[in-house]
Amino acid sequence: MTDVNFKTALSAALQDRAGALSDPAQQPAEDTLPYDLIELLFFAYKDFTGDPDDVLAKFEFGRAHHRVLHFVERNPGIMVTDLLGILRITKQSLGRVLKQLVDAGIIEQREGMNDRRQRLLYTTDRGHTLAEKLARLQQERLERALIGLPDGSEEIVRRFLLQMIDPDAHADILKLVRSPFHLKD
Amino acid sequence: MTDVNFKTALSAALQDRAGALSDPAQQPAEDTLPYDLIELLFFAYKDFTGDPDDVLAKFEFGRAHHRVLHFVERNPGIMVTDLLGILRITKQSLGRVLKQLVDAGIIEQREGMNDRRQRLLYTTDRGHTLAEKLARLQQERLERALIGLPDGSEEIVRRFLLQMIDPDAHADILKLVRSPFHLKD
DNA sequence: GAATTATGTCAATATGACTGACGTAAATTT
DNA sequence: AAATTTACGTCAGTCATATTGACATAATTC
Repeated sequence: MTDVNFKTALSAALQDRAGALSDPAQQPAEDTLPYDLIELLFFAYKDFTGDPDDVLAKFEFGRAHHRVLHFVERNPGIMVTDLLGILRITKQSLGRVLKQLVDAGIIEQREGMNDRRQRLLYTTDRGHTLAEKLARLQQERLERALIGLPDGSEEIVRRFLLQMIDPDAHADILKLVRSPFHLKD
Repeated sequence: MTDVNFKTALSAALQDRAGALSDPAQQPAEDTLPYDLIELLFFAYKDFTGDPDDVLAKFEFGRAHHRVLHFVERNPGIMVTDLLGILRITKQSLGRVLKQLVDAGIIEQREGMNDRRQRLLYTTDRGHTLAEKLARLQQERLERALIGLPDGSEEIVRRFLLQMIDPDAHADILKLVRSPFHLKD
């Protein structure tokens, strides 16, 4: 770990500041908006991406590689252009990451049958194995997060997440995620 | 926008690939794990952080500035060390961002009353206004995401997000977020 | 034949993170 | 009073991931 240990340093600090925090003059001016969901989402997403990050670090890959691998695994034969559209990054950014994945034998490129300009992307066996491992880590965290919640909670979370996304992107994303559940708009 | 327009390019591409996708040979090997929550969370978080990013860009600030501003706004008088513990970044990373925020008159530092080594952090009036604006954007998105969901959904989402976080960080984070709702472990 | 599309590549730049070392002042412990 | 710890800052170098803009090539489509 670094020079600061989150769990100990923060809890100690908050203990120390317990007096200050209960002093109204030290409180935030107003709590009109519930801030807690913002912060919970921040910390939840950090841990959610943290699991794969640890595995990827062993391969000297980063989060950018994970995103590419994930969407290629999920959309075998996807074109480079489509991947750019999904990830909304530039060709240059994708190019570097993709080259490293191809060089490492994680992703392979095949010429399009109908259109020979295309470099259709597929995971190799190794890539498939890695992608599954990473997805499983994240899915297990999601499953743990749903434990103890009432029946129907998974569906509520699913609809909540969809509605967090800009509405005009819903149609595209619903096609992309191909949810096995009924996610009507 | 860049050279690729997400909404048009992706939908067109998926249209083109409709045939390929309905061909079983082109499908991912197996869909044992539901991947959809993983992807929905990815896209949801991107849009969630996108709103503040747009505002911050006008100030030539980035997401790192937002995180610092947010937690200072929420914890007036916080010490640098505590902020490092929350954000889990190094002093160097925080130092640069914090200096820019102080120079821009968004955050001010005051010497600790009891401990003169401390540089306690507060938002200025400008900083407070900016922090509220950014929080409001995110809160409005959260509220839109909860529209139409059954009663109790907000509480389910809250518990879901908490349970997404590593359990051994729950205690610290619960103190930090100070949820107005009952978030028992 | 011209225009468009799919892809790749070059050069330059920015942000946000890192490690590791060192320094200073203030507070705390012995 | 001296030693240690804490809070904070800073220097120097590095890395990963992204950006913009221009240009090149081959293949397809109009």
